[in-house]
Amino acid sequence: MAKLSDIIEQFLLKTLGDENEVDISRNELASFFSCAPSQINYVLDTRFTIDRGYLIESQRGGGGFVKIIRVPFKDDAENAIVESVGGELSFKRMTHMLENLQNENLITNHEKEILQVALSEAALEMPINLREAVRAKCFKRILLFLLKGNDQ
Amino acid sequence: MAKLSDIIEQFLLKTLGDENEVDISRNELASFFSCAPSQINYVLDTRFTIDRGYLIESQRGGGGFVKIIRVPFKDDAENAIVESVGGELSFKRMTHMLENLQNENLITNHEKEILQVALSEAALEMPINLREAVRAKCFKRILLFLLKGNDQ
DNA sequence: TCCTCCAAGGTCAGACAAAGTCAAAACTCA
DNA sequence: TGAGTTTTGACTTTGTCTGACCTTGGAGGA
Repeated sequence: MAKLSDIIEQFLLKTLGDENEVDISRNELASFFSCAPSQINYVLDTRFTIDRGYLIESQRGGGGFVKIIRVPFKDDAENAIVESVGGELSFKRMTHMLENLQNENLITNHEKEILQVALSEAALEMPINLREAVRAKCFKRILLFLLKGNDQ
Repeated sequence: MAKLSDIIEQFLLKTLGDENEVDISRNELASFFSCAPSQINYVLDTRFTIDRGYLIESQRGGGGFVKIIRVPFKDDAENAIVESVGGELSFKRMTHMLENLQNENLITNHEKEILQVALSEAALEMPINLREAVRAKCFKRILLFLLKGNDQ
């Protein structure tokens, strides 16, 4: 017997179709499948994760919604690049990587400057090992975004 | 179901058009949209905030009015704007401010997205009060840079 | 002049209407 | 049988909308 979560996943994929995003109502969906609303969250949390290429946005309150967004994948070699950042990242190394990105035309000079400011030593004012860990995390997210190829 | 607040927001934005300010009558507007007058205040309070680049002025009594003023970002209130970030900054508030910066053509859509990713909840994975403090610091640096070209 | 009334707009708490969280119970499968 | 996965439901948080009551300012009359 197929699991409900899988059925709901298939349903959502089908609903997505060729579109890159879709709006659903958590409660309606739950009632359609006669399950607890939190089951929908479970499906979203386990099947529509960032590493499978999905983002979830939502709003609570009256007229609330849940939006599933598909972020087009590019290559897998790029995961290696993201991983190469490691757990800590110095300002100098980040600058090198930003320059590389600029040479590859993945970012503009202005974007490079903004990011240098945003993740500068001064902006991340905290103990150094912590600082470099935070910088690494932020930078990985940026890389993921830039490399994931939704080139608008 | 489209939310009334969103509809009223759109209406007001359209009424503003290219102008930098517009006068409305709270009661007339409420009656036009068949809603409680306080709904107008709700829209004003949640959508036309300083974070998004608006100021509200009003006067009570006979001949009273409500004025929506769009404040050009670059004017001279730079310090006030940077200060308005405060010691902590939620993702949502940052998003509003980024949208405002984009409207003022101080950043592009791509730059906005990069910064949203860089300073997302996921990127700043740490206790929430710490996270919002870090975000505030980074964002202030960005603002300073964008507004003054000050990149120290 | 001053006072009173009326015509604005303001505030706030509460009713709803969503979605989120978390942990316990139930289930699966090696 | 035990670890991992799924399902459920009680409780929380957030966003929207309304209505009762409050405050302010101006106009006009005594």
